[in-house]
Amino acid sequence: MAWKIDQNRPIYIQLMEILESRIISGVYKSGEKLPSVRTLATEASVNPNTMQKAMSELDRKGVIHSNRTSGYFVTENLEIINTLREEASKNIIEVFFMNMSSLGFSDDEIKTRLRHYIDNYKKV
Amino acid sequence: MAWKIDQNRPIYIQLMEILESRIISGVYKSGEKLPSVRTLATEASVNPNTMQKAMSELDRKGVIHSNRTSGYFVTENLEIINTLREEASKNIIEVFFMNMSSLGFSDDEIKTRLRHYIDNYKKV
Amino acid sequence: MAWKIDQNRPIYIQLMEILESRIISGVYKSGEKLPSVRTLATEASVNPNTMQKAMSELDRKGVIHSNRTSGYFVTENLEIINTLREEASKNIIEVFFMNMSSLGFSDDEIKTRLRHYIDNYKKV
Amino acid sequence: MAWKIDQNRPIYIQLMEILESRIISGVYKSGEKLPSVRTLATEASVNPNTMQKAMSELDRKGVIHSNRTSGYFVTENLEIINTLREEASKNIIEVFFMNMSSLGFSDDEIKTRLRHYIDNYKKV
DNA sequence: GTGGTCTAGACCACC
DNA sequence: GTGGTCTAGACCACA
Repeated sequence: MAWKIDQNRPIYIQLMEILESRIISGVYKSGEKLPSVRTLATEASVNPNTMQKAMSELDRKGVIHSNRTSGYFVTENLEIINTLREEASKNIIEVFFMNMSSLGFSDDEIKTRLRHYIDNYKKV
Repeated sequence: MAWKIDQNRPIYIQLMEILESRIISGVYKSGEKLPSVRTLATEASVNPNTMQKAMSELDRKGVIHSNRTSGYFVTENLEIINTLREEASKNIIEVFFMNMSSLGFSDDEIKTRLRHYIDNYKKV
Repeated sequence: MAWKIDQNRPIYIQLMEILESRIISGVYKSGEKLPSVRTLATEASVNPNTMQKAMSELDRKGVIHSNRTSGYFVTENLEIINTLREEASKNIIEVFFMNMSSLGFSDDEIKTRLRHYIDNYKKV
Repeated sequence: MAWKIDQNRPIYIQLMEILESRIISGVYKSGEKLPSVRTLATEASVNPNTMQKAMSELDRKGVIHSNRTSGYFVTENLEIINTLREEASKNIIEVFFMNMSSLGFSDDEIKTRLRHYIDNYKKV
C-alpha cells in the first residue's frame, strides 16, 4: 500500500493504519527494525513530527517499540500482531457488507453473490 | 451515500458513480424523475456544468434519459439497471478480495473468516 | 420550403429564390394571384420593402407581373416557368456533384453510387 | 470546406461534421496527427472548449483518438473511415433527391435530367 | 506544448 | 421552470 493520504482525516491516524497494514502483511516482520522516522516521513511526504506521532502511538499500543538510540522495532509479541490481523480482517469484512447493503443487497443476496464469485474465480 | 468528492479523480466520473449507486439502491427508481441538474449540482456543491456533463454521460450510457423541458428520468429498461447492479456487486467483491489479499490473507483464510463472520453476525 | 433566411446573403435574393421555387413546384400556379406583399413579408418576417424589392425583381425577370391595383400574378408564359425549372434543376445537380467531389468522390464513384441508390430506393 | 458555422444548430455538431468531411476527403489521412485543439479552435473562431467537445465526441465515435500529451490522431481503422464515407455519400444523395422532389420533379424526371447532365458534362 | 477538467456566468428553446 | 449550449479563463498531469 502506498502513502495515499486523505486530507479530511487526521494524517497520523492514516500513517498508523498504513504502518499496521505493512506489519500485518509482513512487509515489516516481527522483530525487524523499521526505517527511520525521517526516512518514512520523506517517503510519505509528511512532516517528521507527524510521522513521529504515528510511531509513538503505535509504540503505546505495543505494536512497535523503540530502543532509544537505535530506532523502532516491530514487536516480538506475535499475539499483538495477530490481534491487529484479526481486527483488520473484521474491519474489511464489515466494510464489505456495509458497501453491499448500501446498494440494496440483502444478506442472502450477498451470500449468493459471494458463493458465485468464489466458485468462479477462487476455485481450488 | 453523500456527495463525498475526491479531488484527485475527475469529478463528473464520481458524480456518475454516486448517481448510479442511487439508482442501483432504489433511491431513484426506474421511470422516476430525478432532481433537476441545478438542484443536484447545488446538493453536491459542484458547478452545474459538471453535473450536466455527468448526467449527459449517463444519458449516453442509457441509464437515464432527458425529456428536454421536463427533466431527467431513470430508464424504464430494468435490464440496464440490473447490469449496473451486477457490475457494482462484482466490483465490491473484487475490491474486498484484493484488500484481504494485500494484507496477506490466503483465499482459504478469507473464506474461513467470511464464514465465521456470517455465522456470528448474519445468522438466519 | 419555409422562410429560412441566411443573414450572410442579400435577403431579397433569397426571397426571390423561395418564391421561384414555389412557382416551379406549383404552389403558386401559372396565372394565379400571389398573396399580397404585406402578407408575404409578415410570413417571412422581413421588412415589406425587402419583399417588395424581391417581387419587382421577379417582375423585371418576367416571372410575375403586377396589375397595378390588384397585386402580383404568376406569369402565364409557361416557357418562362419552364426555364426557371430547368435552371433550378441544373443548379441542384451541380451542387450535388460539387458536394460529392469535395468529399473526394470521383465522377465514376458518384455514378456508381447514384445507380446503387436508384436501384435500391427508386426502383420502378 | 471552410469553417462556415450556422448559429442555429449546435456548433460542436457542425465542427464534428467538418472534421469528418476532412477525414473522408483525405485532408486528414488515416493515422495522421490532427492540428491541436487550440489551433483548430482558433481556425474555426470558436472557444477551445467547444472544439474540445467536438473532438472528444469524435473520439467516442472511434473516428479519432487522443494520445493525451501528443494530440489527436485519425483512426487507423479504415473501416470506420469507410463507413463515414458511405454515410456521407448516402446523405448527399438523399438530400439531392429531396431537393429535386420538393421542386416537383418526379423520380423519372430526376433520372432523365441526371443522365442528361452526365452525358454533357461528365462524359468519359 | 498537449489534452482534460472545472468553474463562473450567460443565453436559448421549450412548455 | 427545464435541459442544452457556448464563452472565458483557469489549472492540472504528462513528457
